Amino acid sequence: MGRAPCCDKANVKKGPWSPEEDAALKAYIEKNGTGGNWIALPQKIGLKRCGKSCRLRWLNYLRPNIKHGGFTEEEDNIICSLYISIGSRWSIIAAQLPGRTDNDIKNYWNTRLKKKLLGRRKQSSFNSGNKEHNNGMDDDSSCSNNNNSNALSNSALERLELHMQLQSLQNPFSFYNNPALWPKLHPFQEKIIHQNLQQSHNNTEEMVNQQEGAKDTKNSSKVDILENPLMNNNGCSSVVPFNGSGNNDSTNALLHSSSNMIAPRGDGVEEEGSMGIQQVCAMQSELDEILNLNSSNRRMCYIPQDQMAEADEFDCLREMNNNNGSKESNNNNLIWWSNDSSADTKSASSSSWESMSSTAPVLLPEGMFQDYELGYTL
DNA sequence: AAAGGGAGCAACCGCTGCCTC
DNA sequence: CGAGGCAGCGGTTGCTCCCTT
Repeated sequence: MGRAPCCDKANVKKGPWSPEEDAALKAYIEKNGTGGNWIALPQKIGLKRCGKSCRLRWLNYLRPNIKHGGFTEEEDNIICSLYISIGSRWSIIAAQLPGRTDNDIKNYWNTRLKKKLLGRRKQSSFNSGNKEHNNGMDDDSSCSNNNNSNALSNSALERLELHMQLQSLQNPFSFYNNPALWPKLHPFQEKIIHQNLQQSHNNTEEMVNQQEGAKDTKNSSKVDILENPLMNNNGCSSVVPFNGSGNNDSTNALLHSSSNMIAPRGDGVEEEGSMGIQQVCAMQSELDEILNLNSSNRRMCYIPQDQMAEADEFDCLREMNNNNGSKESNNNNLIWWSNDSSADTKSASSSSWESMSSTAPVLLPEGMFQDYELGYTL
């Protein structure tokens, strides 16, 4: 037995909204507000519409300061990065893009960005040919090496999506949410984590209020702070591709990103379908290339401004900033570090973390992720 | 000029979780 | 504590427009 319908389906109009309906709805809400009850709203206005339809129309079209179309390169990058980081949580992504609606972003992703990624990825893999890793899982034995590469490349996004789905399924007792299960960290990492956990707790209310329709206050304080990598402590958006780690802090997420990819689940079950370092690395390179975030192979992360100074306390990060970031880090705290071709071909474990560590070995205590790597089946 | 197909977008559907009684 | 109602969310559908053949 299904639930009762929210409105009398027989007596409500469906389909596109007329200008008159728009005007009526807009005028009423601007004058009286929604009254906290969308279901009752159409009756008050005299519209033959479902309350949900009114709500959707208002939120997605009539609301002030709504932007339609004309997505900028920066917005593209943010959407892509966030999608990679947190998956299809459109409302959260939309919250980071003022004036954009979740529906708009969802449509934009489905119709443009995804194709852009796939299209360019295909082209990229075609051009790069043998640069692609071969996972040896191509069923079609008649395929050439190039086809093998393409097969891998074409599945990269799906694997990425699968990975994100798996991450989204992480339960509260999983590895990602159990600091006790995390590998021992460098003092800097621990410092950042502790600071942000503390500040996240302190700033819960403030951050929750920044979320549009801060209805889910309890839920946000319990879950979103932990899950949403965007909700860092200075309130600015921070983007960490490939983290999806459930950490509240971008730097932390970055620092853990590699271990998250390779770690077994906290419940002792090997994460079925999770990606190997090679795959993750290949995908990350691909996506960086696809997104055209910068020339050639580079990787990015956003680090909140208030942590930049602290990062500078450490020679390795200072060196990164000086050598790579200083030229181009003027863009939203973007830090770039080199990931030259030699790194790509150098070893089977050239994850982003390890790529970074090749520049800054002090951040990678020997054997830090060794156990996880060993336990991981490529 | 007309038909077919694809892209883009608006709107709908149904599920989930929170709140209230 | 449980049931019902609601808002919010993400997936899906269907309409319209435009391009190609």
